[in-house]
Amino acid sequence: MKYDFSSIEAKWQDRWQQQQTFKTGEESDKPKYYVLDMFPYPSGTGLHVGHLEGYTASDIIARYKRSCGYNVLHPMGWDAFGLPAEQFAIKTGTHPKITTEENIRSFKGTLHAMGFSYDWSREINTTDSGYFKWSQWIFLKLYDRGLAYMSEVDVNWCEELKTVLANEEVDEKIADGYTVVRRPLRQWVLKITAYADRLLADLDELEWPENVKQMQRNWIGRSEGVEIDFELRCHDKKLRVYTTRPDTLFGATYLVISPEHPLAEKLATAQQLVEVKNYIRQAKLKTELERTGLQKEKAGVFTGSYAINPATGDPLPVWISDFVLISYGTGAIMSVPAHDSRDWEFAKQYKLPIIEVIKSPHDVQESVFEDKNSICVNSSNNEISLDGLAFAEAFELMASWLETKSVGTRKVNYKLRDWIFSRQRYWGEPIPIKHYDDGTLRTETNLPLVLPEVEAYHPSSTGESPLANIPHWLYGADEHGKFRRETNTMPQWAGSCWYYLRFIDPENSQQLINPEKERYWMNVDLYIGGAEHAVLHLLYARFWHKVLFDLGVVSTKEPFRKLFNQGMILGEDNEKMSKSRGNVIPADHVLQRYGADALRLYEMFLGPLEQVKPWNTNGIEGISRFLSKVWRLIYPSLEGAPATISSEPISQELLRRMHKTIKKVGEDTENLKFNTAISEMMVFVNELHKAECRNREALETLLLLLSSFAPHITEELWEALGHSRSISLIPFPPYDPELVEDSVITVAVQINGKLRGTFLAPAKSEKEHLLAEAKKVESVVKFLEGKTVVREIVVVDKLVNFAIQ
RNA sequence: GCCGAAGUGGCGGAACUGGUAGACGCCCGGGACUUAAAAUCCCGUGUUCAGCAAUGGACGUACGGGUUCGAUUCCCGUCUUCGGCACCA
Repeated sequence: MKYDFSSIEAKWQDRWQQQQTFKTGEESDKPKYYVLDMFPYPSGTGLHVGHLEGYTASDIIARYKRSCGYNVLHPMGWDAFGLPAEQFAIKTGTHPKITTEENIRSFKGTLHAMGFSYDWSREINTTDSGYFKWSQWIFLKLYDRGLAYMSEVDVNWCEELKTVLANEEVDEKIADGYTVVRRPLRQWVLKITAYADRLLADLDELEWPENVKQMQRNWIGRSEGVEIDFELRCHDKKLRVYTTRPDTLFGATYLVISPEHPLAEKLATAQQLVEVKNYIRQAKLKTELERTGLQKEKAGVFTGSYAINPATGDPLPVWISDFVLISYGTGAIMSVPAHDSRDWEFAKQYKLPIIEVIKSPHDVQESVFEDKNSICVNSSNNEISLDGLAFAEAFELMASWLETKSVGTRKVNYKLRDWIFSRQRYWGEPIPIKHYDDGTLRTETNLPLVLPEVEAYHPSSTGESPLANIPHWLYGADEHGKFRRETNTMPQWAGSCWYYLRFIDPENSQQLINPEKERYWMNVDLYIGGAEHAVLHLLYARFWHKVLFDLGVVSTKEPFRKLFNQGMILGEDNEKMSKSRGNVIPADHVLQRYGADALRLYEMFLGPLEQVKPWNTNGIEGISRFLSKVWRLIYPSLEGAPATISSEPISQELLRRMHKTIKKVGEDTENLKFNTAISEMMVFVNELHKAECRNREALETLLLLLSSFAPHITEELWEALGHSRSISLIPFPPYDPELVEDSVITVAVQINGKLRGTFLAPAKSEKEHLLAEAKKVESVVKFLEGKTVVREIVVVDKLVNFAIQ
């Protein structure tokens, strides 16, 4: 019989659905395993082979863990609020809901055709009111705890588009000819900074890729330093700066403040005032990018004022420059040009003094010396001396001295900023807040607050979302008076911040999640997705999770115990797949031509899961051949019934190979090394063919090993072998530890580390025996003739090495 | 600039804890079956030198050193590629 993948795959997909093979049992005494994909935004372009890589991996793990006796939760859903559907609506008037539904249907069709073993009864959609009711509920909890607040925030405002843009969008829009200005707008902000320390500390216990943890650490950007108050010479105010290098205070030769600093203009002397005002005005016009991007040279302006260095008593000129950010620290810095490259550059530019206070191997007038691993010099006054101290001691001593003099305080700072949470958009979760005429805010008690139908999806002219154009939705009154609803919606991140919880209890209308179910299923044991979410999504989700933990809604500190980033699959041209390059490989094309089993196997065979690798359509032919080979083991001829399967014992050699394969496939699957697991199965299949093996145990073992990878063909062949129970329900086979070891070993013989011959020896032979045998090997003898053996190294079951002369 | 990951045949990649480099697959070449083709099967396939040949030698894991009986693996230095951050004081 011929291997007809399309009818076989359809047959089993239908059967799994009918028999609910992969429905997750609610009550179970089995250990649980929760394997989760980063759920997709259902776009209109459909899924390509790259999207399916992570899903295939997680499905193999889900199936494998089931076969190892776990109660597995493996769900899927849709992160369906978002811009593309709304942009499409603006253009065509089609309601985003319609577009979204169509796209979901297409995505789901492809995922179904891949034979993924999701429990579809738990499917969730972030745009369902039954779901976003709880997104809104979480928002209100944040609000109640003071973690959501309104604030004037500088945003990227595009006048032509009447909307706020994300930082990432700014470049693109400017290139398109739009103007983007920085403008303060009242925005909802979430106080993620209140959790900075916990978000940082708890990273340590996570089984995540080191680079992702590092990226989050950098993003949070914790630093320990000191805030120092500098007295001003002709001014009664003090100027507070933040520094992480109090040990270099003796080397501070000037101060710099940000143009937005409240004292910037006040410090300008009459003589400098015009210049200062000009500078501040120009800085305002610059975009964030112009200011923080790669700058050729540092520019600034002198205020004319001086501050006093508390360590030396020297007057320090106060400058203004836009390389100092108002949003970090105090918006003012002390400059130590000898030991900071930015300060050095600035000092050279404006001929400011450079004083060495950390012992440097070269002249600091010539170039900067930033190394912390040196000792302090030129750092003493009547009360304190740092000279000879290393960084840590000098830091401590100076910080303490400043504290006792009441001119400084130790301070921890973070790069992490609070999270701007509102969007001027229609297609998102409405923020359930009412603004009353008297200026008070009250929460919406009747959740979910759903989106009204609108005529047009354009943002309103005031910089508000289209919701501001719907009077009947917008205005209302209750016992507290007349109110206007919040018109901002939540960003797309909101829905994905907690969806992994809802899969555990998707239908619950009373609670976000049932606590008992939560305790059973959390954490997520394995979370697979792209590295592009290394910071934002994963940080936001961790933040919400910690808030939910504090609320007692969840029992774990962290949501995702183990994280795995699959590498991107590039197009055949080695470039990132994109419509514009025309190198996209649509999943449906490959499915049609080769089938789901071949596609699944090939996705995993391409290379290590975490690695970026190019797609190569030729390569999938090899996988197709492999599957036909497997098929022909059971159906050797094109016509008729399966081959006669015997229970005759198979050769020792094949039996050992079988047990080795079981071991390797099991271990590699545990470690997500699917490429080598597959190659091991190929080796096994090649040997079964060579031996024309028809042994039942061998063939059934092969099918069981392969079934997590290629579920359809293995179900079909399993049935052909006379089984009525789905192979998905059969346990993973055990291996015999004795049979995975070879009984006869090929021992290598080396002369000075170079291979000169081999011989066969029983496993675990005596060293003397191996040595004697090695000396008899013909190809070795001639190398040893007339030479003195200085040393003989014998590694049992491996090699013999003669060091000669 | 800083942080992180990685450099192995024509290509994707494999190699346990320092122990026979190139598993498995693709491509390519040769052969079998066939009227022919497809499919399938078998053989070969790192580079280079010697030989009619069987075969044998040298070189070879980005580059340069080092440790070791022995290094893709460990150490030092250099280069390149990819990802992230980008004046955070």
